[in-house]
Amino acid sequence: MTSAASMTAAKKRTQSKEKRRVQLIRATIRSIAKNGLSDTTISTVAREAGLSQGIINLHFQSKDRLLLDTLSFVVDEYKTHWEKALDRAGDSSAERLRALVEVDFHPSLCDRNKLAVWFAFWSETKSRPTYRKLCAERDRAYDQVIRALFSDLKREGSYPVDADTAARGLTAMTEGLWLDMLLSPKNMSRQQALDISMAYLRSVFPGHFGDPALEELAS
Amino acid sequence: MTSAASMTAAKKRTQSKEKRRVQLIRATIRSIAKNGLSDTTISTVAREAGLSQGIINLHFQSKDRLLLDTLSFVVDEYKTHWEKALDRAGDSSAERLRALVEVDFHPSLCDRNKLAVWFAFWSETKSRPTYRKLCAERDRAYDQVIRALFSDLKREGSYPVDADTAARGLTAMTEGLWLDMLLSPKNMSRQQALDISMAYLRSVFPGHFGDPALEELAS
DNA sequence: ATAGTGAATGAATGATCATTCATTCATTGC
DNA sequence: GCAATGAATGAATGATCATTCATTCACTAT
Repeated sequence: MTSAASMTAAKKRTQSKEKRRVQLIRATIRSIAKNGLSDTTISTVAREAGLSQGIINLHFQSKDRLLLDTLSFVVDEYKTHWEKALDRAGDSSAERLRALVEVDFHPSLCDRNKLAVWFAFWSETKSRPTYRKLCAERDRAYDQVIRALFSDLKREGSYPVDADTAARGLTAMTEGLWLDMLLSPKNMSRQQALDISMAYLRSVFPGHFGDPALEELAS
Repeated sequence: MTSAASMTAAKKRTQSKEKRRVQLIRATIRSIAKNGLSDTTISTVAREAGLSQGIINLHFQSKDRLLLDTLSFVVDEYKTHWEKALDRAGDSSAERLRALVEVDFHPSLCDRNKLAVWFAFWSETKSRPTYRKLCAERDRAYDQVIRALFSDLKREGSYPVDADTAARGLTAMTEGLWLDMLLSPKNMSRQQALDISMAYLRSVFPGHFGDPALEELAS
């Protein structure tokens, strides 16, 4: 049986270029999580993917590009998720902010392997400007949205806080919670991280994230 | 070998040995910041120190041990600083908490090279249990102190927050601010980071970190 | 001065790595 | 079926790395 219809993608030895690329990128993510960026080699990635060494330089021109494309993959995935979350969210600023926080701790983004990748690349941004560029893109758009929401909420509730300061506090806290989940997942679950973040929003905007009675007053 | 004179000589030599070790550790910190952990080699460290390659294995038995001792150095330094800060601080919980936050953003702890080292090792804790062990020590003692202070403040001011949740929020925010300072020092200065942290404490404990009138009520 | 001692060197060694490429193998078009 | 295409392999290559050690150097005691 050699007809295309009879074959499932999984059993094909040769894959479409794009699928192979994604497969290899996922293998890279696992290798970075398992071995660290320092000990991630062409060999460990190929082994993780169940393929030969040569395949890396066939689909990516170099190890360097594999790593860059892996970072891009994670960055794009993150961006896609929170943009979709914003689309799904309601109109109120409080709902939108809550949606963003929830997506930060969503299992598909916030699993331990990907956290390891984020921090692996972040830790080398100082020495690798290319990494920094890719990461900066992530932050710029996201921060703008968060700040706008904080600014809206401050106006709505006449809170005596500096919106930008509080907004930067939230993004910092999120990053720190990610770190805690990476370092000791037993002491910091996604749910706990979410609770801590929401408690922060409650303390900054009690009228919006506090008890229902107060929220009605603010809306 | 046992005379007083040769003991003095021996002491001097040991001192010089210790100084070499510290010199090499500092060179390692610079190399990790400049080249990243992946590209930090015996050669880059020796060059950074202005010495020969062989000196690393003379004073440390292996590259691995050099890295471990470098992490230990940074961990110990951090611990020493905040313990001293606590000693110098006043008796009130608010003062003590402020002292801890200030030391987190003190120039000597919070310079960019050391931040690069922290995140370099943190990013590999998943694959290297030894790193994790060293880092965990740092967190355990520190978190306990922070939690106790949050618990005290909650009681003093009868705040409607969960002390542990708020405390973990602060440590997470601190770590996130460190990351922001590493990634884009132009967008996050030590002073800004400190301001953001204090704004957080103000929103959680307005009676203790807010305007003077409220603070008097709480004390 | 000089012998003795340990620190420091850097060339040599073997291990590991990224990359290449001739070959094998699977799939498609005819 | 069969030739053509290109995906996949893995041994070979050269570069880089950690580690070793015979040698040199600096210093101290006598």
